[in-house]
Formats: sequence, structure tokens, C-alpha cells
Amino acid sequence: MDEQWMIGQPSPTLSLGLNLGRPTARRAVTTKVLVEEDFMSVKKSHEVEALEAELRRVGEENRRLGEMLRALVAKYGELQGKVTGMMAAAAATQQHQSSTTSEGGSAASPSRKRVRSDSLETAGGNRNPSPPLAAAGSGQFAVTVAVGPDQTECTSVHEPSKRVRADECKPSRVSKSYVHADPADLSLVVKDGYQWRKYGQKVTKDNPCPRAYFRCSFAPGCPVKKKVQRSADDVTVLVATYEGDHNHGQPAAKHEGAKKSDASAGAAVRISPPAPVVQLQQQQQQQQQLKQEAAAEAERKNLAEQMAATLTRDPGFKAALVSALSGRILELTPSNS
DNA sequence: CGTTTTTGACCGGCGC
DNA sequence: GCGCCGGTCAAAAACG
Repeated sequence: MDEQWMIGQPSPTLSLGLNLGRPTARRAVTTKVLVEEDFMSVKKSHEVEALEAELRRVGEENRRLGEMLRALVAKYGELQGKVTGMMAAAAATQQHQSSTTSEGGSAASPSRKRVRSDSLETAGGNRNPSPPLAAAGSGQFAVTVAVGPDQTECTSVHEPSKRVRADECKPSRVSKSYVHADPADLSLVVKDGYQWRKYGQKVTKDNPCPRAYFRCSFAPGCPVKKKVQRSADDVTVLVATYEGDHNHGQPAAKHEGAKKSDASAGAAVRISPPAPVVQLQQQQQQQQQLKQEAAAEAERKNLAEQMAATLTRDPGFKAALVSALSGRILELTPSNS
């Protein structure tokens, strides 16, 4: 019979009975009394002995599982620490290289650049010789942020030397933004509140959709660039890659870029169509969702670990388990007078 | 007329 | 050394 009970009532029954804080607690008290009166006074039957053995076995298994879970979490934390350390070491090495080789390289071999570009660059580049410290909050679209806002020296190197490879000296901020767009709309425009000037378009090898290159045109010396390309997997998704920090604040909400001169925007301020706002919200929602999911996962792991530790250490857990099991036994066994 | 977009050409890095 | 490829330039066209 006990075998039938165990087969017919698998683990859900156990889990139901383990809700310590639920109204079954009151029933557990009464059932405990019943257990003591009915079962303890009477000679233990072999069924009860089998149940107790099963109970011990389940408790032991639960304890083992808890230990395994703790070990797993500990190993996970250890591995995560190693990864973090390796990434920090790589970032430190990269920063050191960029602060030495890039500065020296741009000064030692200026002939690497185009001649006409250098003349233009020196003429206009002095307008903003040092990158301002502002725009620390401009990374609001960042999904993957490479470095922190304190590493602005890389930007100062990056601006005068135009053809610095991205892996030699990464811009101070590289972030990606995914925007859902109408596939019928062929324009590669991602509304993010800034003014952008398109300076090139290219069809890349790994994606049939062309990639558009934009510069921030709100401030003359703003080093921020943006690449926009439709996702190869989903053409309805626009992937915008931002490089660098804005050296100005976010412009006031008005028509972004698209064939609107600043002179016309001064007097007649029109309310922007809702589409930019919607896309902006979509970007922020996606990023918030990613962060929330990561946080929720970490919280779940932490919660599971705490639950395992609490349950295995709590001396009342076994008593509660006994009461719960006994209560279920009394419920399921036909009342024998 | 000033600004922005388009688009072919050019440049430099990288792999073979 | 050569070709490929991504990024950029700049003249011409388009636009308001």
C-alpha cells in the first residue's frame, strides 16, 4: 500500500506539504497530535516504519542536493571572478598600449593619413583640442559598454588620428542599440534625439543590407559616430552601433537630422511625430529588460542558495516535513474508525 | 543658397 | 605583393 501511495503521489504531494507558512500549518498541528495519539500510542506498523525510512531518505537526498547546489554556486562565482579578472587585465593592457603606442604613433608617423585629410583635420581639429568630460550620461543607449567614462584619453587620441583601428584604441564608449523598424521603410535612420549627418554607405560582406555611417552634426567637434545596419537575421531590426562620447548635451527635442536646417527649427517648433519617441522607448525598454533579466537571474540563484541552506540547516524543517507527510497520510488513507 | 544625402573613389589594414 | 574589405572622403545631386 505504501508503495502504491508513493507511486500515486509523486513529488508534487511533497512539495505541497512543504509550504510551511500556508494554512496547512494549522492542520499540521492537529495532525501532529493525531499522529502522536493514534500512531505513537499504537504499535508502529511496518507502513509507518517504511514511511519514516522514506522520509529519512528524502531528507538526506535534500541535504545532498543542497550541498550540490552550494558547490555549484561557489564554482560559478569562482569562474565569474576569473573571467572578471581576465577582462580587467586585458582592459588594463589595452589602455596602456593605447596611451603609449597610439599617442606616439600618431606623432611619429603622420604620413599614414591622407594628406588632404590631415590639412582639413588640422584646420578644423583645433576647434576642439581636448575632449570635454561631459556626456558621461550620454550612454543611455548602451547595451554593451566597453569601458567606463573615466577613460577619456582614448578619445583624445582617437580624434586627431582618424584611422586608428578599433582594436588598437577603442573609443571611450562603444554601444549597440537594437531598434525595431518597419521592413518596408528602407531608410537607415535611428531616432535617438541627436542630429546625425550621413557620410557614407557600404555593403558589407556578411550582410546583404547596406551599412550607413553617421557623424554627430549637432556640435562641430563632436567625435561620436554611428553605424546603422539591418540585422542579417531579422531585417526588421536596425542595429545601431555608437562609438565615442558626445561633447555636448542632448539637443532639445526637435526634428532629428532629416532635412531640417537649424534655422527653421528656431521659430516654428513643431511637435515631433510619435515614431521617434516610440523607438526611443523601445531602446530603453530593451536595455532595461536585459538588465532586469540579468538581475533576476542572479537573484534567483541567490534565492535558491539561501533556500537550500536554510532548509538543510533548519532543525524544524524535518519536523515540519514529518507533520506534512503525516497530514497527507491521514488525508489519503481511508479513515479507519 | 546653405545643408544634407548619395555614391564612386580612395586609403590602409589584414590575410594569403 | 596582391586582393579583399571596412571605413572615409568629397564632388555632385537633392532638398527646403
